[in-house]
Order: sequence, then structure tokens, then C-alpha cells
Amino acid sequence: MVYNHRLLVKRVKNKLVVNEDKLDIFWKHERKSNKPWKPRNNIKDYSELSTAIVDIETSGLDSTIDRIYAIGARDQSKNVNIFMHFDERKILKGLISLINDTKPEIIFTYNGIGFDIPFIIKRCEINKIKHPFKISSRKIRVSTAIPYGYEPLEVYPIFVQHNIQHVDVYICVLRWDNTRRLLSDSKSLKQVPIDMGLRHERRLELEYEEILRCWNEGEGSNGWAQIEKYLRLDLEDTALVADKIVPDFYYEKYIAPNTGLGMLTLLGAGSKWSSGLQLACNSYPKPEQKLQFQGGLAGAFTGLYHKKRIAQVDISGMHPWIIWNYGLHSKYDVEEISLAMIEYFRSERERIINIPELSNRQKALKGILNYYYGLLGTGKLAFNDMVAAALVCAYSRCLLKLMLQIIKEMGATIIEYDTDGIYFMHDNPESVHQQLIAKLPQGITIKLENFAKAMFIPENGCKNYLLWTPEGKVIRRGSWSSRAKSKIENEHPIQYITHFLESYEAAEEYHKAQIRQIQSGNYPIDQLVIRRRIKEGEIELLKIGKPKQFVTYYTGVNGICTSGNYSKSYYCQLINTKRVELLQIIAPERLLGGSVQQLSLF
DNA sequence: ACCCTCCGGGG
DNA sequence: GCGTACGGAGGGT
Repeated sequence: MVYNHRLLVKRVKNKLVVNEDKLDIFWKHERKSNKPWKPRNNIKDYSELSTAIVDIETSGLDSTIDRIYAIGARDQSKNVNIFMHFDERKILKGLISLINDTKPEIIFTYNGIGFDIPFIIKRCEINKIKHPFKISSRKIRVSTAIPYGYEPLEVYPIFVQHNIQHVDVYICVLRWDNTRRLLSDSKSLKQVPIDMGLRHERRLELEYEEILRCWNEGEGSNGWAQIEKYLRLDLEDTALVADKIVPDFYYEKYIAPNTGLGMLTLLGAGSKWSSGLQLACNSYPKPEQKLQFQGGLAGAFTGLYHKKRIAQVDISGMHPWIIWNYGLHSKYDVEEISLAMIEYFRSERERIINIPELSNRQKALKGILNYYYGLLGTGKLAFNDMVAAALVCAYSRCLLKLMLQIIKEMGATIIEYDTDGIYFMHDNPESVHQQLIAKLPQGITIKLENFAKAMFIPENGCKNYLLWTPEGKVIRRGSWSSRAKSKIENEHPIQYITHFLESYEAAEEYHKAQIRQIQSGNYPIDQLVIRRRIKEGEIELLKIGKPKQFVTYYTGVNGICTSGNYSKSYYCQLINTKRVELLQIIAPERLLGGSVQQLSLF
């Protein structure tokens, strides 16, 4: 009988269930055709694009009553044109001539969709000057650009004549930080380059009133020079940020060749694969309804591991490999063009992976490959395929299960595993790695990395662990700094184990020193306090405040308090309990009979 | 001290 | 599977 994995998927209400036991991970999909895929046009390097970064200075935010003082435009060779005149029309004409004469491929702005371009358009209209800009009538919800809270940005894209693309770097910043969460709350052009490590200290900043004052000093004045200096710095900062984060969007041209860079920075990743396939397959299949299915396999074993070498094996590019190897392309792509595309992206990425100058392209290809799985499992997108998505996950679970079995057979200790990677302990991790390569399906890439001296998995340790690197650093994954806990409570276990790795006595010595400091009454209060909102029905906390209120409190002699002495016995007991909990995991033999035996610490 | 509202980006 | 989904500043009482 012919192997058909799609028959192993059954729908139960809104859920797809895969009969995993029948999946054959050693089966390989035979492509219908070996016709290779190549991008229609050569996609030149991001650094070769002709660009213009544009920024304006104005007398205020209202384009109907305020005017433009200056416009700066910086090209890809860092040449800057500053248009600054008493006559606003000269400024506008300067910019528009520059755009029409040089026709850059891309115009970058910082919040240009929200401010600069509509302002320029309005001033052109008022001054009766022809301009090349057009605001789209179709509003786009950029679901991954979330300025604050959870409400995404909705924007009207901007089009420029001569097929010039407009990119709003501010929106790119919001999208970049949506998953990474590395930037502070302020996404201003002054703060973002610093948070991204592109600038080390703050540069010249002009308050709004200063701009007005500088302008009023008049042509040739120091004030005008200040405005120009400030404008140049804004252009420079926009360039710094754009060069870091826009390439990822630019190289998505590979999958959506007809989508301009402007739209690539606004659309979701799955929709770009979708439009690319619509083009390549010349069809628009009706999107499938979103169905639930089981994801990757994850688990962990509570304990402290340090007696042998620790390392992680992981399958690199697992989802793309599964899709390619088992032919899990969208079923609406009858010609299997997706597979040819994925094959091209994989080999292209492999080809350039060690060329530093092409690292942007390489990283973008990695993203593109990963988004295909996103297309399969997302509702409302043409070419989505829930059964294929469910099978991708099911194969990933089978592969991981086999890896776990092989590692176990080698006598290694499994510590933690999640979707595509496994932490384990063994005298010779390299031999385990070799065995995995030998026994897993041909063509899969397994990496051996993240060597560690020690690893700790607490109770409920799934996606929750501590790693001690060979350099002596402690890496925390999961909830190791809970807001609902005091610093002492968060930090004591980490410090205790770190000392324990030296010796049991060192850990006990650390613990005793902590107890002594608590007993002295001089333990820093900021290490003891908890700061959080009061929830409904928290009787103890309601003594110091009302529900929803933010409170900073600790435990005093008479219970919860906000001032006065802390309770020595409460905090001693707190860390004593922690110590016993830890010892039960890391050295139960130290606890006589397994009971909660205290050392004479008081 | 507490409670509520507003703001964030651009000038 | 369920419930929750921002954080700081500033002003009024």
C-alpha cells in the first residue's frame, strides 16, 4: 500500500489528531518534478540600493497652520542635502526636484506615515506645488506593530511616483521589538539607536521651543546651524536603525517579488508567502478555517546535573527540513512549487552561510524558510493547509522521540527537551552526536552546542532551567525572577546551587551567612520587598491597601507591613524552607531520613 | 497617599 | 484550557 500520511490525520470537532505511531520518519517524499526554482530577477544586495532618508523640521504638528522650516535628505553615500529657507516653497521644491532627479529606490522616514509625508503633502497643496506622494485609501492593520499594550497600529500606506518605495522605520522598529522585547518603552528616534547599541550616548537634542527659538535667529545664524546639525543627526539615526532592521523585510522579495518594500514592511510574514504562491501557482484557493493541532514535544526532569559533561543537540532548521523532506507543502500548490522554492532557499542559505558580507541575506532566508510553517497553520490565508501544519508538528514529535531514545540507549541522562533540541549529560557528548547523525534520517542537520558545566531543573521544570556555562556564567530560562517574589527568594536558590557546585559545605556556608545577616537585622529591605498589585480577596494585603492598588510590602513582626523591622524568623524560615526544597532535589541524602531536618542554624 | 486620566511617534 | 493581555507621568483631591 502506498504511504499517505494525510490519511493519518483525523478531524475531531475543531481539532486535528495525527496517528503518530503510523508516521514513517524514514520515508522521503518523491518530488513530482525536479524542475528547480529560481527568483525571477536577481535580488541585489541591500547595500546596493539607492536610498533617500528624509526628515523635516516644522514650526509645529498641525500641517494646516504650521510650516516647514527645513527638510533633510541623505543618500546611500551619506551625502546630505539640507533645504532651509524663509520661503517654504523653495524647501518643498528642493526636496521634490531631488526626488524626481535622483529617483531613489527607497525613501526612509521615521514615523513618516504618521507625520512627515502627510505634512509635506499638505504644505505642497497649500503652496500649490505638484508632489509625487499619494496616501493609500486602504487602511492596513499591522498586527505585529504594537506601540503599547495590545492594540496594533493601523496605517494608510504611502506611495511615491516612479515606483519609489516608502519605508517608515518607526513601524519596522515596533515590529522588530514585538517579539524581542529588547527596547525600552520609548520608541523615539533618540532612544532606539541607544537601546539597539548603535549609538552609545545621547546626542544633540532640540526641544520644540528651541527649534522655534533657533529658527527665529534667522538665516546664517548659529540657531539655523543648530537646526541643521540636529537634522543631520536625525537622518544619521534613521539610517543606523534602518540598516539594522530593514534588510529582513527587503529580502522577502524572494517570496513576494511583486510586493514593494513599503508593503513588505507592513504585511505579516504568512501573507507574503501566500501572495508569493498566488503568483507562482497563478491561483487563489479559498483559505481554510483555522483548526487546532498539537505542537512540539517538551519536557524536563527535575534535578541537578553536573557529574558529566552537559550539552544540547538540536535539529537546525527543523520545520523547513520536515516540510521539504516529507513534502508537506500546501496541498493547493499542486505543482509543488513551494518545495522547489524551499529547496532553493535552503541551498542558497547554505552557500552563503559563511560569507560575512551576506549575513543579512542569510538571516532573512532563515526567516523566510520558517514562515512557511506559519502560512500553513494560519487561518484566512490562501494556501494555508491545516493538515500539513498538523503533520509538520507530528513529524517533529516523532523525530524528537527517536532522538530521546537514541540518547537514552547511549547511556546518557536526558535533562530537558523542547520541540527541536535536547539537553543531556554524558562523558562524551560528541559520540552521542555522531550516533544521532548516523541513526536519524539522511540529510537532517543536527548540531551539538551549548556546552555547560551544570544544569538545574526545578519542580515543574518544563522550559524552566538554570545553566552554568564553562565561563562561569549562569543562564536563566523561565521564571527565575518572579514579580510576586522578593529578590532574596528569587536569588537564594541560584546562589545556593552555585556554591553547592563547589561543595556542599560551601553552599551551607553561604546559607549560614545569609541567616546571620537576616538575624543581624541589617538585611537590605530592598532584597525583601515585593512590589505588585493587590488582587480581589487577598485578606492580608487588603490591610495595607485596596484591590488593584500597587503596593510595596514585606513581612514584619506583626505580618505584612510597609515600614519598621522585618521579621527575622519569617525570612530565616523562608530561606530554610528553600534550602530544604533544594536539597531534596540536589542531595536528598543530606536530609536525614528524607524528613525536613534543620541544621542548628539559630 | 491615593486615585484617575492621559500618553506614547513626529515638531 | 483559561484568563489576561503596558507603564509612567501628571493632576486633582
